[in-house]
Amino acid sequence: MDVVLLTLQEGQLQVLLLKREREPFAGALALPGGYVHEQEDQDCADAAQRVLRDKLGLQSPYLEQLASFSGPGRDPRGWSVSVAFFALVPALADLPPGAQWRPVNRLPTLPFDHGSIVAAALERVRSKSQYSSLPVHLCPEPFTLPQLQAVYEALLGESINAVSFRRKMDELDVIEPIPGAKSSGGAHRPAQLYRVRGEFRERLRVVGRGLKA
Amino acid sequence: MDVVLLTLQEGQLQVLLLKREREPFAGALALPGGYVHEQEDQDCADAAQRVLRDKLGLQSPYLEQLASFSGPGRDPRGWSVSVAFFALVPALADLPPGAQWRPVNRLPTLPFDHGSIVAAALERVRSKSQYSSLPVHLCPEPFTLPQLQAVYEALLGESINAVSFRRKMDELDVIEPIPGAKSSGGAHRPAQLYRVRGEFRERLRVVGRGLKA
DNA sequence: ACAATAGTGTCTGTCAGACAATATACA
DNA sequence: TGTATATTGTCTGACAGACACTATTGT
Repeated sequence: MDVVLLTLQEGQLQVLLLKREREPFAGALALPGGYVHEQEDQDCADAAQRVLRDKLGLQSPYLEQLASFSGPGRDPRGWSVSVAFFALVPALADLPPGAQWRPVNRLPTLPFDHGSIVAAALERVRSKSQYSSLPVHLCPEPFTLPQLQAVYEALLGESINAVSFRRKMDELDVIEPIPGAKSSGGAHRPAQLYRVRGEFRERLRVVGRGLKA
Repeated sequence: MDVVLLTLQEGQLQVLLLKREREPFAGALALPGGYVHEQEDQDCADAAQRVLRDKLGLQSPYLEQLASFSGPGRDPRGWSVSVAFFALVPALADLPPGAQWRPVNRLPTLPFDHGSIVAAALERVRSKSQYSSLPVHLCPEPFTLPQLQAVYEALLGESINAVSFRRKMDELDVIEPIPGAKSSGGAHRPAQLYRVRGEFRERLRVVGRGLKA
């Protein structure tokens, strides 16, 4: 079981890597992962949350199964299967020792088939960003619509029409304005602050027609 | 490892069930499945193809990983994980003894969590039918455009505008007309016969904007 | 010629994107 | 009041769906 934990920092999508303590590949940076504990875990998703909690001290409201990776070559110890998940979190304050964020477009060569797993996660996340509310899970609350739009743009790698973006967010109906709360600071009109509606903290909503074709 | 093998018969989506020979649930109808053979199988998809070949004597050009299912309750023998796949084939001539097609909307209660696995497969197939070439794998070649449209309509459960359908197939560019080949038989204009273009036998193509929103 | 289905041309409503106008903060 | 960004209003082009027309077979 492996987890691709993603966040957005400095306008860049970043993946969390952990220095491995045991062989094989001790000392190398790799995805957080572990084995299922049959006594504790109700399923593999449970195991993924447990790994995030134990190794990083965090819970991820949004966790989605990515795919399973299997074969004789992925682990030097022999034939293996791993169920991979991905999780999205807002930028974190501090990380435990041995953990670090790495921008996804400048990753070191990863052990096992973790490179392929990250690639699959990126493809899934970018694809779903086109037609779902998935990116809201990367945005620290409360957030403004322009901030959220910047998150979408970072993921999609292209600029989005602001009018279309507002219409789409309205249609998705996943975020709600916080009554009376406005951003402040700049020498300009403040923006309405929003939060994710409770029922979509752990789920997402899709629309038929996405932001881009 | 379990496989949801789907076909279209009598305008109905059907799933292949196999009478189990061993415990648990010996005698019950269940999805074809089996364990990975580490010597033979390069990965779980390989194992799925091997099961289809050994138990049903067929190869499925299109096979897609669905998801993994895990937990303590899915198998009476204890905690287990299964990587599920789904495959699409045109209607088959004959089945080995113990195997039968069952319409997906009138399934018996299935052992293990095979009911959930089938449900997940149906959701995936129906969803992808909206915006991809996936349904062509259910159509026996050669086929006419009206025949293919009927397959899409059976999957989506609603009628499709014929003009839009032609435009969409043209855009997908996954099928090609067979030069000089026309359907025959009816007392009406014959239809152009098509086949799947070689490079899309095992893959599919998606479009941004689907057939329905 | 008629019946029946295949395939095409064209119009129209809908919706994403462009552009412009308005709103509201701080300096 | 000026500047900068937020937010809204309106127009326009592209495209899915509707409809009507043409094409081609067997009877």
